[in-house]
Amino acid sequence: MTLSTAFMDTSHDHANCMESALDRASALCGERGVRLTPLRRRVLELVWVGHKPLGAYEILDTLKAERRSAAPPTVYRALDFLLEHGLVHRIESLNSFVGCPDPLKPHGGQFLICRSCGLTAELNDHRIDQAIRNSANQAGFAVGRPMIEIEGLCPHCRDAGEGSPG
Amino acid sequence: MTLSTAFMDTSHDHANCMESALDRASALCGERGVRLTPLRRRVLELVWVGHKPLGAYEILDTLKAERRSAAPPTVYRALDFLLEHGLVHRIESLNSFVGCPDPLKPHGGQFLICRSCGLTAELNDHRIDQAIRNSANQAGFAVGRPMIEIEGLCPHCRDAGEGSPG
DNA sequence: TCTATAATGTTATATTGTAACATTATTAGC
DNA sequence: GCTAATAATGTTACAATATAACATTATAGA
Repeated sequence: MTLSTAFMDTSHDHANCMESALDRASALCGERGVRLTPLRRRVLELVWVGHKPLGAYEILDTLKAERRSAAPPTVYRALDFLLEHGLVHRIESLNSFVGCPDPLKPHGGQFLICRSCGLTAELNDHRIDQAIRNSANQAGFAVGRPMIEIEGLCPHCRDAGEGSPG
Repeated sequence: MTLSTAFMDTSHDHANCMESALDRASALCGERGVRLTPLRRRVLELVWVGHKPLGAYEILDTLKAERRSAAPPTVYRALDFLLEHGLVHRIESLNSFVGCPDPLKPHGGQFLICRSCGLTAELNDHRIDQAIRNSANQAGFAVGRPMIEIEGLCPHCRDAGEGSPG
């Protein structure tokens, strides 16, 4: 299991994690001929400040301190761009946004979301995807974008006894 | 595959489907010693008018024509009660609510949502659940409530050629 | 440089959801 | 039936999330 797809331990080098995410984003935009403008880059950076999904208005609050012109459309347009290029995911159950560690191939999200600390990890487990496709096919349903958000407790909070899982 | 868990064909007797859902709700509330008041029953009924998730304010618009006192809290409180007892599910990706065909045992939702017609079917496939638990366990994550919302095309819209699935 | 397009600025508003407190209805004990 | 406690609903106001519409500025290509 790679660093980017599981819950990190205390040795996680987040500065490096974030920088490499920004580098990947920059490279991806270059290849696609689209512009990772300073504003878009900054929003992506803010999303990557933690592995916890961030709300649009939380991003906005930070941006406002840096650009007096920042307003809701500022943030939502940047997020739209980042979503369109797979650089961030939207966590529907939290109305929040989180950086995607693997933006190259489009994928619906599979997220483990800690209800205690908010830490979120992205899975990309083919077996889950396959189970979903099998079941959907049986119902005659053509699968587009599967969205999986699993609320629960991350290893740290589970061990700290932060309540029962269900 | 039972009537309640898959996409219905044209022979689907919806009047009966809805009535039996209300009967099950009534029985469940009786057993639990909680009150399915006229208001709550009416909201549940409205949710069951179709197999398409309904927004709180859509419900409110209908209610307003019947009770001049209807306001957002009227609807949200009724929905909270229905959610608490598993009688409806919330579709996070649509900010909408849909009736649960099987409220007796608590379960996270597995939904197939047609992006063309809005029709939604609930799955409860143990294999999907198992795949998720396996993957989450590997990450040391204690699964609480898995939420699965699969956007795509229902059999009818797929056959009518309502666009590519992904 | 000029022009077309893309990106951002700006104002206003739509949509979804809650807080807080008042009133009414129901239940349980007497 | 009366009364107190609780549950449910009414009511007003507002918070949180998201978008529409149009103006301005920046960038890229001819």
